[in-house]
Amino acid sequence: MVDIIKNEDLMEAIEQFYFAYRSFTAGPDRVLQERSLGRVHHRILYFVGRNPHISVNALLSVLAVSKQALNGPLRVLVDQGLVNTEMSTEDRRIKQLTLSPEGRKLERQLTRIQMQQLDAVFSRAGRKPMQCWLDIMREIPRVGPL
Amino acid sequence: MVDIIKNEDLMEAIEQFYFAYRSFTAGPDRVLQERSLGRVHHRILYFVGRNPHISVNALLSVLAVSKQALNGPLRVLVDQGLVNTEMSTEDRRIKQLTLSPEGRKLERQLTRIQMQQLDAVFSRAGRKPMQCWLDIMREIPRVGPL
DNA sequence: GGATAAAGGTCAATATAGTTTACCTAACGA
DNA sequence: TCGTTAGGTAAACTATATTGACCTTTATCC
Repeated sequence: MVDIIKNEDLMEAIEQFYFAYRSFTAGPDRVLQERSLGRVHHRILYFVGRNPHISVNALLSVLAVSKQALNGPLRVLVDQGLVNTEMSTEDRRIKQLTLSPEGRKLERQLTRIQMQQLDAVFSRAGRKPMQCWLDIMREIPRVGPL
Repeated sequence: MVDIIKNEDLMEAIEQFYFAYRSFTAGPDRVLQERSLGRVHHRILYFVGRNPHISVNALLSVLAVSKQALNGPLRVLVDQGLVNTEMSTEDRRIKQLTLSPEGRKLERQLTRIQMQQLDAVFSRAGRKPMQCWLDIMREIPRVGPL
């Protein structure tokens, strides 16, 4: 059985992964900078948007940051009225996070940039290559750390 | 003409891109931490390894950081004997960077972690999906910023 | 009921990583 | 010689993240 994957392919993959991710985050970063927000704010908006009523602890786990690193940015978003909090009815220790309409608006603005970028590439490549890409991306954390 | 790419696909792509990249960088980060080095050192080692005799300015461009942000980490690597410098013979202002044997060793150690991770996924997926993945990654910076 | 644990919040100290601004030398080239 | 380029440094600043310690409120377990 021969190796179907060449070292040169793997080297190029490493490089393109770096360049692609850098480009992928650059768009939202620019919008965020105008509001003096950073990537953590973006991630909060994204994951709260995708998981309404998520608890602070759950958010902590998915973002893999310390409580203190989350708390500052989260408070900013709550203070600016982009994220709403409500007590859980079953367990009143738990704070449930949701996006406000304005928070949803910003989240969509940021997400749209990345969606457009990916859509431009996926549309040209076709549906099947997109599926391959997505399958591979899903597997990467499963064979590595985190 | 219908949209072949669904919004839900794009949303998942955004998310998997984030998780995959985080996992992808976590392995080398751990090794680097033991030596008190960071990602900039890694990028320097990687690009100098791939482009021997690269100039400081060229490295600056490819990494897209300020001269000051590069200078510290680069000096550390030179002081530790991981990167060698030599004057260009045609233009003695230009400093050419290459990896020392020990620098090459560390670069290979770091790169191997990421190569193994990608190889595990690519081998299972097959050569054609890998090509799709790589083609898409190559295109992402071409339709976006940077 | 009382101990313990869990969810969340906050402060302080620290580390790192990056920025901009500014100024320096050495070498090239017209 | 003069302007430009390659490279090096320093200061002040910003941000992002860490760990450790300590606090309240609420739930749960015995």
